[in-house]
Amino acid sequence: MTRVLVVDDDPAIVRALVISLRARQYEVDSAEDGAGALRAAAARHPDVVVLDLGLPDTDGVDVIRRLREWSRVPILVLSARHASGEKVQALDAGADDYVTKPFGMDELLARLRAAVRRAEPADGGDVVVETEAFTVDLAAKKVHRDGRDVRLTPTEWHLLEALVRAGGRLVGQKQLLREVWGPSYGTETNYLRVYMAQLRRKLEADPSRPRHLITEPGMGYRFEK
Amino acid sequence: MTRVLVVDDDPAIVRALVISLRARQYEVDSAEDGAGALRAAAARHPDVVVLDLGLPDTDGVDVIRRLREWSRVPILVLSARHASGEKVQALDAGADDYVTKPFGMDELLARLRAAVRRAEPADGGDVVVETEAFTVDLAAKKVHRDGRDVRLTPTEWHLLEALVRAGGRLVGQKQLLREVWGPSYGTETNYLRVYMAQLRRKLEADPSRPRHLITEPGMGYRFEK
DNA sequence: TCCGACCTTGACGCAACCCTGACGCGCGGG
DNA sequence: CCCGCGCGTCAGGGTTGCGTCAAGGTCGGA
Repeated sequence: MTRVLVVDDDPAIVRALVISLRARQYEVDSAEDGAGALRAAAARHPDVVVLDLGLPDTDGVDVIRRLREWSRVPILVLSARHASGEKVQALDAGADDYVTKPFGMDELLARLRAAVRRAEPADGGDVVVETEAFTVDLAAKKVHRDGRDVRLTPTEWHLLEALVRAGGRLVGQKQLLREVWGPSYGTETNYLRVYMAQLRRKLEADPSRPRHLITEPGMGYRFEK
Repeated sequence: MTRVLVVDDDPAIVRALVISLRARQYEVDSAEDGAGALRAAAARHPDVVVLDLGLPDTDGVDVIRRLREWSRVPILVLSARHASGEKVQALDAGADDYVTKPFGMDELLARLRAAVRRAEPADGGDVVVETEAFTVDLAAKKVHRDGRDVRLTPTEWHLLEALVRAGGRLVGQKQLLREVWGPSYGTETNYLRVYMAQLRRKLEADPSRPRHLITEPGMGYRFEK
């Protein structure tokens, strides 16, 4: 199910959006200021964010920038300002779309579908990645090994997904931690050690000699076919 | 360079767009009807398409569908219709964004940047530098030699990266030290000697006769292809 | 209420890495 | 001829980072 985060300080708008979205089988969280938005994004990992620019505590563009430091989630901006300067700022900060109030609900939903659709097969490439030892299906969120499904916990899956999506590139530990646990966990490197060990135990033929989930000491981790 | 395909039957709009885009270093093709658009898209493989919905020969939404049969190129729709039904149709057919005429050029360019940015692979293109002896992939943080990966320690990598990024130019020792070890290490030149030796041992065919990691006595070091 | 799955946290041993000092060599100048 | 300087080489020791294990805590479902 697609998870949406709605951020707006006007309760009426939040309510309207929440109702419309839930009716269409979206899972919806909401926040009413910038701090809450960042917290919710980190905790819930939404598939798309609908963000009002006029928040009480933070400049909306700042929220976009902070989000973009660790996440590529699509951001759909909602704003009362029609001025093109505002739009340009928001889009260049990392927003994906910009809708001015008052907006038609039909149009908003269509733009939301477009944003989600784009993001799904995230790398324009394979949704299924195979190694000699196991197979990862990013779309179905499944891992196969020796013809059977491997059960992964949510955290294990997030970690594996972040590594596989990087496509062989090295991923720094700080970046991994932020992607999986959220922006405030940039230093808890022992989480990584524990969960990498777990993944290797479940996926590698010889967990003590990993061939696909590689450690680069002092730098980060890498997924290798 | 980013390639844009502009599709509109109004020559004035095409001209205005082409001029604005060329001035910003985009490579621009254009078409004036649906058939031409599909032909141009197939022949030139643009990175983004700007598509007017009101074409003489085809329904614009149909063009979107036909394009989507084989391409995931971002499509930015331009239209005089404000009706939300039109927008929904176009977006659901596979368009990425919808701008109504008259539009501000600033805004259009910002939306175009957003569309292109999204389509880029996760971490910017791989920057690979090759020599006869070894290969450095700056994005993946990987070094290849004789068909195998070379393991570098974090300090070794930083040093190599600083040299390679300089692109053949000489890098002073003080600058190198500051880049790799931090601003307060401007004088510990023996670090450089030790780690340069390590790098040469791992990368050069004949470490005592370096051909790519060159010392310029009294001045600094240089990376040479 | 109890149970199980999952996440967090701390401790420990080991390997690898970074720093450091010492030495040798070639070169140019005193 | 000797000396000083800059660079390359080597080896040892302190420190860091990683893998591993196990125990406590939280949450949801039976």
